[in-house]
Amino acid sequence: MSATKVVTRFAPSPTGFLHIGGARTALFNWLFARHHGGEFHLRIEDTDRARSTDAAIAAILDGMTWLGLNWDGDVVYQFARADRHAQVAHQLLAAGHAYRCYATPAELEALRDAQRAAKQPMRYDGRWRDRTDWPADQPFVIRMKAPKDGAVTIDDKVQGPVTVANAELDDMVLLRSDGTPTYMLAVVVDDHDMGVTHVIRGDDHLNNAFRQLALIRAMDAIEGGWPDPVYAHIPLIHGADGAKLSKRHGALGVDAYRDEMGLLPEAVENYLLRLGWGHGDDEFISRAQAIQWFDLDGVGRSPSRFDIKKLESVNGHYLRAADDGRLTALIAPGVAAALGRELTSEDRDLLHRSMHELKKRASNLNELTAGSLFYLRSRPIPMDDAAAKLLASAAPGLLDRVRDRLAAQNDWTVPALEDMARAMALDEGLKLGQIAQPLRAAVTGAAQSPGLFDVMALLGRDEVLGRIADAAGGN
RNA sequence: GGUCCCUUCGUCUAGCGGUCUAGGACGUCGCCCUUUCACGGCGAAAACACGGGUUCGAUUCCCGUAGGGAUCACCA
Repeated sequence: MSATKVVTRFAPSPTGFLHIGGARTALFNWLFARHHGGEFHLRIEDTDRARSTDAAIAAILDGMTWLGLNWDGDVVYQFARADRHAQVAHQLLAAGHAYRCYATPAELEALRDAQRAAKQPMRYDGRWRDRTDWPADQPFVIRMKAPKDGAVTIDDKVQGPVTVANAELDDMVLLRSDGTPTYMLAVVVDDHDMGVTHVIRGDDHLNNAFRQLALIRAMDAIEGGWPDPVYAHIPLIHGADGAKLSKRHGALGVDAYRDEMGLLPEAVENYLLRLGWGHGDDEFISRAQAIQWFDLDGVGRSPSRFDIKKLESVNGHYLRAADDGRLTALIAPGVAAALGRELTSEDRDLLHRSMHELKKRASNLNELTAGSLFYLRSRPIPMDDAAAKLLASAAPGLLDRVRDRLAAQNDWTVPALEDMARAMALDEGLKLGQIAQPLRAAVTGAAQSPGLFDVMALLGRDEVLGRIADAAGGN
């Protein structure tokens, strides 16, 4: 085997956002190329002019960038290569590997109806395959003259050897009657011209591979230099119910994972990597490790289901591991929006310093944002129902006595504050919780929060005393 | 319907003939830690779809059955 450079590609059609399945296909291609020190290209398959949109292209590029799946060279736009595709179609025609077909769409539909009624496989019957009595001035398509006998075996790197009889394949359209190329032609020509050595794509393309291979071999027979690519068809991702992934369960654009669900790109990447691929018992795999370990033989053959719970869990792991400054920057806009004001540098500083404790209590950026608000709210801070109950059931005058002690507190550090609370509990014959919980309610406005003394230390004496006074007064 | 593919705990998976009383993770449940909630720690329940072979021996190999999926356009 010659040491040719590995070239992979991700080739989405811009008819929608970059969904989770596409992102995984892109990731596998990227990883495979990086693992082998090869190239990874991005090609936009926009030959369907009616359904392709610029917004979709932007969303795909944006999603790829967010996930850090950088591509080599320029993005290839398939539509711009239509002339080249047509050129190949005519080469095939001239060499006798393709032919003109004058069958009309209505005619073909009638054929299919008849086949359906007779419970026959619905295939083009090759009615123009050997005719040369071409009508003048009539539109025609160029069809592949595919081999009728024998069988083709693809040694798929994921699925293993797969064989299909040529009799099962009909003569596909290469060039439409308007002269534009079909997908089958375009992929094959583009993959060849881009030097793609490994075609890693969704399982749904496995059947196509046989037709595409016939085309490749025909071109190789004509001019040489068209080697069979290595194929690897990866199983699709299904929804939690086992059915095809729909918008209901996860077939969202990656932008939704970022913007609406508040996920981190490395978490999405790790989750996707482990969906259909494994490396022993390893769960959390860094990008560097993934590049080192990833290979096609680790890819499973069965479809996997999308599990949002596990994704959230993985995200929580990466959230806890993430740098506090980075998380602060990520949630700052959301925090400002929720607060209805710009954040001062003091706000950001407080947010940053609270992050260490905050991130242990969130599994996504939305929760992180929501959990951080109480630090920055202006007095009097809102009180939720559980907090109000805690205050109502506190010992009479407790808050005032806490305030007196805190006002006299010289050492405003976490251990000192805790010692103060413990001493007070001892003096009052109360459990620590009987003091801490009402105090938590007063200081945070909630029954749950990061460690109370951490919060108090961060908030500072004036703010804490003020909040306690607010709560005591309103009680 | 034809063709092709798939089948280990609810889910993602480890396992590539004996190491399996089938391992890990998420989820679930219990306990611990503890000022709350988390985090963390410990533990529990939970799977080789079914039936035949091959073999001294099958979760691992082969064949059926069942179930699931993909695909059959002048869409990609």
